[in-house]
Amino acid sequence: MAVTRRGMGRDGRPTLEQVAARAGVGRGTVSRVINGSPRVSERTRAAVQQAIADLGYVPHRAARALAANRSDAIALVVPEAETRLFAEPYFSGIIRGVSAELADTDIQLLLTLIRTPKERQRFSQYAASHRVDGVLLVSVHGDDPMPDQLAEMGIPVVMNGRRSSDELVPHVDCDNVGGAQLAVEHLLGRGRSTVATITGPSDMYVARCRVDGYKEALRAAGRDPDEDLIAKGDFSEESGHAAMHKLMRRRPELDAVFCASDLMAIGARRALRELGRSVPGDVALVGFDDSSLARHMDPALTSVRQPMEGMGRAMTRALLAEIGDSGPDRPRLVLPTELVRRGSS
Amino acid sequence: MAVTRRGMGRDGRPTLEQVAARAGVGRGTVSRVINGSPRVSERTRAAVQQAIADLGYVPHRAARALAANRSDAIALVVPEAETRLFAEPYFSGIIRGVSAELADTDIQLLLTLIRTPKERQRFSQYAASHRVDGVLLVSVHGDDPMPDQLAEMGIPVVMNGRRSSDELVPHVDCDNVGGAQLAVEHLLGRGRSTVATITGPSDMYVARCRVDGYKEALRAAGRDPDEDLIAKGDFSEESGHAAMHKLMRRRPELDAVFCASDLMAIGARRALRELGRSVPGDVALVGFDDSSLARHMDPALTSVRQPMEGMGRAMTRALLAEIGDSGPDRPRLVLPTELVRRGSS
DNA sequence: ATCACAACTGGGAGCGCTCCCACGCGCCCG
DNA sequence: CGGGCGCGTGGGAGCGCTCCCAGTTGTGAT
Repeated sequence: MAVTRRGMGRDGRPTLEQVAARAGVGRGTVSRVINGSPRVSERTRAAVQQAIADLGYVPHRAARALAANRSDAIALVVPEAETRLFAEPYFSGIIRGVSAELADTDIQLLLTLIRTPKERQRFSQYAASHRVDGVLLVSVHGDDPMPDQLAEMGIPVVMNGRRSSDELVPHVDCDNVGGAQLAVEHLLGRGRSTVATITGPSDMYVARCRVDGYKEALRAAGRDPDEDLIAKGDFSEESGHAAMHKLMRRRPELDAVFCASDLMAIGARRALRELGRSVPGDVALVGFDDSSLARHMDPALTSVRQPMEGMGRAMTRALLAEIGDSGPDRPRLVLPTELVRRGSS
Repeated sequence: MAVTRRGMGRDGRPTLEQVAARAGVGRGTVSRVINGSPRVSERTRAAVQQAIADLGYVPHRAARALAANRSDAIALVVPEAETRLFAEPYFSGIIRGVSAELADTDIQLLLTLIRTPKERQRFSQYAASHRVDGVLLVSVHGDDPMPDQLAEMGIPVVMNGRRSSDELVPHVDCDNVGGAQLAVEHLLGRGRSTVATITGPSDMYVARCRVDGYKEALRAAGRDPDEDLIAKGDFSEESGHAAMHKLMRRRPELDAVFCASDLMAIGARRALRELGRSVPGDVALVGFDDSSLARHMDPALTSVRQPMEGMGRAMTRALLAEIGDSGPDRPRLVLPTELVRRGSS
């Protein structure tokens, strides 16, 4: 049996011990240098850093995690349905933001797709045993208890979006009300007189916000929202299609529709085509999400853009802050949305 | 200072020790049960499992990783550009497949986006120190040395796609040649006589395969590939647009185009519209990827579908196998592609 | 010159687990 | 009826790190 080099780790990689030996210092000192403790003289620090460089030392995560009782990893939890429905730009945008923010922290990103209640359960347990330092939650429904569970267990959590207006769990959201207002104001500004809306599922706060923004904008323009002009969808293309048909039956004179998702706008567009209505000639259309689909529609769809990457970044920053201080401040950020004008309106 | 309950972990969660005490056995035995060793009597196993359930014991990952010198985590490495260009269905499809395959293994998925050469470098080092059990590589370019580096270091790797026809690193690919053939045969079968193609960048093997399939199908139909009918793109919409214009200048009589990506097909479509050519009337169009964009084009785009989720699953299975036996068999899978016929052809 | 105190530093203890050696027991063979 | 064998089992050692306490040095005040 070969004798491993003194101080070498099992896998032949240098350990703290070895770095210490090479730098002519003790283990503790090397640890201090690595963790950026100020209580190390400049001389020593330099020597240690040199030794680290010479040896190509990389700290062993697991050992660190065990000793320090932290994992240097955060989980991004995504309901699987999300990766289908909002695949782009939602999902990848968030990931990009999170990943960018993590880039120089050497914290790892764990991706967890949740398919079933069982997996959900399993994840809670997992998180509960401090196997991650914090959790990023995406697309949480109004009745989801997980955020509270985690928060109660003392696990840092940041959600994307809120479940209600008085959301207690720290979160980063975008200004859905404002985005909807922007859309409707724009429609009104282009001289449209009868603006309808196709909404998302009413059990989702985000959907309710967009309706609120719609109504708000109408009121601000001195018009009363008309329930006949509000049709319910579920963010899917099919629901947009059905809702559009319903709207045209109820109010054939409408000349503009604000759809709470691009996908629904696509469905609506199809319905309009079936009815022989032109876009934007007869009916102007505005969507929400600014997905790549919007850009490629014919005519291209005016849409409200959410700063997905920015939200990912903000969530991550908030989570890291929470992990760091464990202070009592629960960040609640609302990022602005933006209207991207294209041919459909 | 409060006395922690005997055997309890720092964070108040039960440890192996505690489970052992409750089951009236030794630590080793509990470990054996958890790791499914056969050398435990049925009686003992039951008792231990009972104790685990009672206590709600969850093994501590870091401790495990440290002691066993494995991490129970695999990394999925994605060049960031990928999340933009092929956001959907490529990226999310792979993730879904990987995640599904990992669901009942309690192996974690680490997502690593690589933006810069520096980050690339950093990841190599990271992987080198056995901080992950294996690596899944996505969208590797022809000149990328990382796969070989990792493989040489003895780190299990599986790539999606190949860098060349004699790729040595284990990989899972889809049948790009076959897919292209399918597309061209289909076009020919619909009576098109002059079939052009818009290719991807020639430094990518996947792009070359698609050209090969194109040529192959033509030859099989008794026609000689004509270089004037082959225009180079880079998978982007803009390049498709430019290439289409070039093709029409060179060969105004062409009546079908096979595009090596949906994005390029969209660009081509736009060019055709600018030139007053109808689709599929004047020119039939086929894309590659079957992205959601294809479904929503007008007319909807016929496209070659790659089994993204299946590839994700296959890659994961291959990687787990490699990690498990570390046998010398280097899996090389090629999954079939499928033509999805829509209005554009 | 002496003492107090701060600034650094070394290294023991221990995180929760796996690995493996050694031990006890029952059984079969000679 | 004794020795051997193998199955189950207990528990020591140790993974590579952080934490922290005790030491060692250097500095300024007395």
